[in-house]
Amino acid sequence: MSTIVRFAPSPTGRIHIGNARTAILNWLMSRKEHGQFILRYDDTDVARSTQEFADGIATDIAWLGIVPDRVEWQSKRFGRYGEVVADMKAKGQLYPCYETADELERRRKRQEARGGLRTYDRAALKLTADERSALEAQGRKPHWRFKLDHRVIEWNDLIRGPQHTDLASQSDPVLVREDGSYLYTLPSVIDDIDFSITHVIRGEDHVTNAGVQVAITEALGGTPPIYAHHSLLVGTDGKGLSKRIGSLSIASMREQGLEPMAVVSHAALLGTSDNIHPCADIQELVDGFDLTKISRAPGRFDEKDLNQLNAKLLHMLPWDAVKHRLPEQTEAFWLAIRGNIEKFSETEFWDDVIQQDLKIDPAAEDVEFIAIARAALPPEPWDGTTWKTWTDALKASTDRKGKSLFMPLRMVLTGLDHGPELAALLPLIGRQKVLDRMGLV
RNA sequence: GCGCCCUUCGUCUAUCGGUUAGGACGACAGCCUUUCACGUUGUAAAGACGGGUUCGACUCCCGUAGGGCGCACCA
Repeated sequence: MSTIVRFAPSPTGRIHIGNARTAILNWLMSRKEHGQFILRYDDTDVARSTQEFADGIATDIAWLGIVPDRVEWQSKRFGRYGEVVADMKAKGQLYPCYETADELERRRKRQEARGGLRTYDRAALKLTADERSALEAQGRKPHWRFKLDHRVIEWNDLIRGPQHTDLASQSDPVLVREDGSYLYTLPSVIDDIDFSITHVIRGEDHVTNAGVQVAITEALGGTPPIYAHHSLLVGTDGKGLSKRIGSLSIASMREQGLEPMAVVSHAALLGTSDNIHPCADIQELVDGFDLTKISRAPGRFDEKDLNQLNAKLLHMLPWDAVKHRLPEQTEAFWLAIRGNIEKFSETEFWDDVIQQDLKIDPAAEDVEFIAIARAALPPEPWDGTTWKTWTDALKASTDRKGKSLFMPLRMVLTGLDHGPELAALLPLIGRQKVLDRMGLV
């Protein structure tokens, strides 16, 4: 049986680095096992789900290089869920409850105050047929709960090892709302069965759900998938990531000009026993992918680390990997400036430095020196040795050396006191521009 | 409150009872570059705390502290 995984966001917001990590882990798993990756929109909450968010999520994961083999929408499968619900009702697996959300809330508060369990007390199970029709006569509509067998569910989690949850400690999950709409749990289980999902890789906020989902899966005659629950990411303050989205969203990372492979590398390697390093090619991550390398402890996500990884990735990218993004440029340009950039967009800055019509007046004490240097400029053609030829000559003909020799040249040639090696920059600027920048003698 | 999980250099981690506790990122320093950066070489840097078990605990057990997650008619 081939591996089929799914990434199941609900389109009620954009994804951030934490969600993206889940998506990436699933993606790597599917590529490693030559299986399928299904993007499933969990949009059962029609009120909060929007097409815009769904499109945004598609854009985000596409930017990360994830290409779903299949896309599904739960909102298009309500008919199927209705069939299953009817069947479950017929089998007595579901029972109607008439408490309002407020009543349940108050009940929980009371239970909490007493320090006891907060689970649903199954009061509705004791309702007689007469009591039920009396409630319905008042206009009350039931919501439906799944009656949990009070047994212990055990499974082997690929990341956390042997797990068990005692269903007796859980409330019977509400599967169908009062208005007839479905809660996440049931559609998720039905889809996992219908789409033959083999592995469910998701955040550890779902571990308790797994026990209930196994129970429902079995009630529906299905085989539960293999689960792998990874720890969640926390911020530099050690607090959960979920609260603040902002700069942690994938959209903002794209806007900041980060390389998608830097984000993917960081998300895939953070919290694993592999060293965090930039991978230019997804295949390297696919080959090294192994769920057992993932730590159970929460991983700290630091934007600073991501930015550094981004710079490191850029520094190692060969010309072939970027030339399509720099159609007007040459390999010499890329090799000269790549070590000086942290974001790809900075290539424009260095291109300006090379191309601009610049005229920087040298400092008073350097005027004479610049004039001498201009006159000593070697003839073209220029190459990587021209800078040395030129400055060697100047060293011999003037009393300047070291910083006092090259800094006036750098300043007048680039207008900056820092930047790529002049040996590499000089041929890119070209003799005519160099003469122009050094002024007319 | 109850339940599950976690805790080794600043960060991500290796170690599966006996190690000079290893690596990577970062930091710092040297070299290179007649600058910065890149690159390169090197240095500093860790077992949360308290009890056990054991000839011997980072490693096993218990407790404490700290952190994450869960306990919805959210997903």
